[in-house]
Amino acid sequence: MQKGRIIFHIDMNAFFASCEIKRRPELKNKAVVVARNDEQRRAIILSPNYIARDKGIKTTMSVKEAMKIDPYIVVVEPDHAYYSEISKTFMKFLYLITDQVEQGSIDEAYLDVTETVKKVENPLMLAQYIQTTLYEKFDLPCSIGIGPNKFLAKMASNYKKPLGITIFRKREIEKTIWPMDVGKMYGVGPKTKAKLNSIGVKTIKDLATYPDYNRLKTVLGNVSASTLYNWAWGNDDSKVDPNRYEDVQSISNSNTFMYDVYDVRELKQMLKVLVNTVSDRLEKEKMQAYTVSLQIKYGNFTSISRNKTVSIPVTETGEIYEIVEELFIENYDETKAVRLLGVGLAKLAPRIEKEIKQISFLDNLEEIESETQIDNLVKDVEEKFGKGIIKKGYYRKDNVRKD
DNA sequence: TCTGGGGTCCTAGGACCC
DNA sequence: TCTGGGGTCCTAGGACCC
Repeated sequence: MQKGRIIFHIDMNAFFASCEIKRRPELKNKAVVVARNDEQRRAIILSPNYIARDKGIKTTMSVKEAMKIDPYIVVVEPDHAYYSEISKTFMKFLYLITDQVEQGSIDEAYLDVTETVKKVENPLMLAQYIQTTLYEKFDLPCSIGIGPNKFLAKMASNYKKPLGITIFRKREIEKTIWPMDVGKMYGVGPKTKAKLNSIGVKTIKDLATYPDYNRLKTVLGNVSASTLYNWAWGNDDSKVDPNRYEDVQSISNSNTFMYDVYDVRELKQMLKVLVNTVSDRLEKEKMQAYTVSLQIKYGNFTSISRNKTVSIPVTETGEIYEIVEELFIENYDETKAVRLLGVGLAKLAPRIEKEIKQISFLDNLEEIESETQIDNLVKDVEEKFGKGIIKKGYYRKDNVRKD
């Protein structure tokens, strides 16, 4: 009864650069790169257009390096808010094709068009229509991969860029993906490629036909071994999930300094800025967070991350900063220069707007601001009235979780 | 490869409970 | 007092993707 699915993977080509050219058509025939243009040359290229790519300029290359290849490249500052708007617009267009759209990132989406293609002559025509419309009406070039599942569709969209349309059928994997270097496989990065190479796996076929699955499990871990092995056979059951992208799991913000920094005041100043950013995002998302994290990357590129999970979720800038500062003081090594600071929020839950007052004798205590103060109060009350009187995570001045 | 910033998911070890 | 095993949560770090 279960018939095969038809999945499209739509992948914008050089998305940021294409967005810039969309609003400045005079750049169309020039080599354009989107990069933060800081003097300290710590900036890297986020998106080169195809003219720049043809010259050998790549994503993550430093601007300085790119300038060596072509001193006349046009460097455009990134404008994420604008890209985000464009993204929303073309996602809306894709929703006209089917409501089974899973956004993968700002510039890509999976479409389950199994039902939609019944209304057209064939999937290829539908893909051509989408590609042409995005190019002609939105000025956005894209590649489209067609397959029986997300993995093969993804591999197919990657096969020909820009403006490709590629079909990877399951019965043709021996001809299509098996000859590929295993490093070309989605989910296999440099580390995993090295591990696989070390046990003699060079191509995707080598992975699919590897004689000792237990060996794969010890080398890759249970989950990765199973996922990658199945993918190598062109199998992927995962559904196109329209909500996946909306369900944000974490919020973070980090910044690399122009120069490495020793000055604690400057570091704390930066922490305040970062906390402000994540706290605004948290507010916008109408969420609260149970875990707050701090990342410190030192000048020598060693990096630590520390986090704290609280029983009462945080919402306010002040509370977040307090935890961040505590983590910072406990873990900062002042003998080392700091290259980057980052702040993150995780274990998010929807905010509960309504205040529920539970414990009357705490009502008149207006000055409660910090988690520590509350913890101390809880201790106080427990000493007086015995343990168990206050349910953990129950009470909060401005925000009460009910569980 | 003197190497950004925003994310996701997985793993291993420890604490704690039953 | 010593003992085992399973489950869950937390933490730190790693790998990957765009």
